[in-house]
Amino acid sequence: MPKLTNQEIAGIFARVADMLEIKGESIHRVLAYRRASETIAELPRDLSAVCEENKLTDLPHIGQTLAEKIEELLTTGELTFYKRLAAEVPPGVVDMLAISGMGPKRAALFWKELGLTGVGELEKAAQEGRLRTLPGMGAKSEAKILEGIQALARRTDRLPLDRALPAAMQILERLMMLPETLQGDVAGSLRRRRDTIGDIDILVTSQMPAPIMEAFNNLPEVARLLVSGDTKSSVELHTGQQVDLRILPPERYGTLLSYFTGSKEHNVRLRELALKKGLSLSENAFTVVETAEEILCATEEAVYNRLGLPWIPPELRENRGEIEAAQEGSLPDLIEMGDIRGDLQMHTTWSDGKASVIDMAQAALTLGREYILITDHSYGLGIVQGLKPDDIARQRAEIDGANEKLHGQIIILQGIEVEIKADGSLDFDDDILAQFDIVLASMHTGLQQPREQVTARLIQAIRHPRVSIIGHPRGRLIPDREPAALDMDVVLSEAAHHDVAMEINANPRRLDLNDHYARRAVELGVKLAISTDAHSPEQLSMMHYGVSTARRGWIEAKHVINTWPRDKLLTWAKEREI
DNA sequence: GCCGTTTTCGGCCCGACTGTTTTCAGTCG
Repeated sequence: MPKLTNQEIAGIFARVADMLEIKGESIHRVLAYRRASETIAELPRDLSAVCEENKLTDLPHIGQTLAEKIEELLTTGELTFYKRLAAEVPPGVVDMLAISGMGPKRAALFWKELGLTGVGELEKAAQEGRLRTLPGMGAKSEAKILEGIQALARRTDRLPLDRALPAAMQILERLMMLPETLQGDVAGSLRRRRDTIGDIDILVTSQMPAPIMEAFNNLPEVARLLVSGDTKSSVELHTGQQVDLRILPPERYGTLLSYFTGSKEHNVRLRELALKKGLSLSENAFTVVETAEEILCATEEAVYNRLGLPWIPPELRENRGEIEAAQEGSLPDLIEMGDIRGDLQMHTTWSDGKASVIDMAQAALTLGREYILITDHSYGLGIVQGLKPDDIARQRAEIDGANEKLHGQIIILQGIEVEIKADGSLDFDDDILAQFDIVLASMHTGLQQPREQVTARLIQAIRHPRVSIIGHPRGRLIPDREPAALDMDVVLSEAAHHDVAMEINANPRRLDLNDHYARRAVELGVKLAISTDAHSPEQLSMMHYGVSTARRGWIEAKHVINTWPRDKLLTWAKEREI
């Protein structure tokens, strides 16, 4: 029997939390399960490995009770406690929680008073006007729930960064043009640069919020108004995306920005710190608990300083140790765009790229790169026209010519994205690979292989003496394709041992490694490369997505090989060949 | 159910908005 994955166990705990909440259990017990679920979902290692080491209770929000439940799940694949709850609370009632406007209280009410046990039955009851007969319910609430059910049917999943960011910036820019607007930012998970975005949060300061609210609610992108008050408005765009706007006067901007940048877990920690200093923290201000006197913060620095902390970069605000690091003065010196000297994966017309070598080089030059590595596909990847062995010398000649034309303003290196075949062997022989300056190896097919097989396959590539970098190691695509079932701790340990760099692919549909595994990689001593994998000159500017992902993984410039000068990079690639 | 510079018990974040209320409960972020 295959062991349950972290995601499956996290899902079970999240569902337990929902069921307990519907039952009316203590909210703190509910939150305990929910927090444990988040811990497990975010864990960059296999829970079974942690379990074998007997270290489950070392994990945040996992105590003795939950550790035993995890052990039961890992050994038997089932959880008695879960089965007992599921027999009590019908699964369809839990599903009702996904409906906007529905919470545990209402789900329990409809279930117990009307006997409704699923979203379908709920919809029918709402259409028949039966919900409004219940205490605390009315025609409007009923209509809202009906609307929520319809919204659920057309719900859009979380947006990839490259769709959310331009959409948010366009709205922000319109609001910034209004004379009443003083400052503005995109906040929320977008400011933290998570790999996918749920709702878009936009913050603005003004002394006259009403005209800004009005303009926002009437933007052409807006399909319907969800909520509108004095300081807050929520709308749904035609794309189905929800956008929230908050407006406060500028003297309160620090607390507002900090609050709505989140994450929720980071905010909880900040509030706890505030309470220890006798302060209550909200989006509006600090409030002295004893006197009710307000302390306003116009900047985020002021908020953090009031708590005795240095400012914490938004990408770190996930409650993954950043508060403790800030207290100790040991926050990482995060990598920045300015640290990036080169780009180590891109494609040209020699394979499936849209532009020539020199066009890519010139575009990279305008972005300030000092060197680039051209990494066309090897021909074995059937779906694209790849580089054949007898193309290599001709491509080298073209690269030499382009280097000459560019007079050393930027240096073009010849690399290859060699295919890791299903059996773990490479598409090119050693003597062919020896012709390239740096070899990048990637998997594009057979990503659904069983865990043991795909892990062994990637390890075989890592052990290959000519391979310096592994491209997009897990092979995920946002939002369509799940990553390969790799045992990443084994893979990363092997990469550390053989000094092979792992890529953070900066394409916003990949971001692979992601933040968790990038951090784990560096913990294990693995070097990283951040590359755009550009297939056109425009895509070379996607580098910032990769840098943001690295920052979320606590990565510093010293961990990333394309922050090095070219000579150091080439020496490393040469020396690590056996 | 977790957690601890309030440490083995007693806490556990806070405010806006909406609808159904006449002072508040539920949901959301």
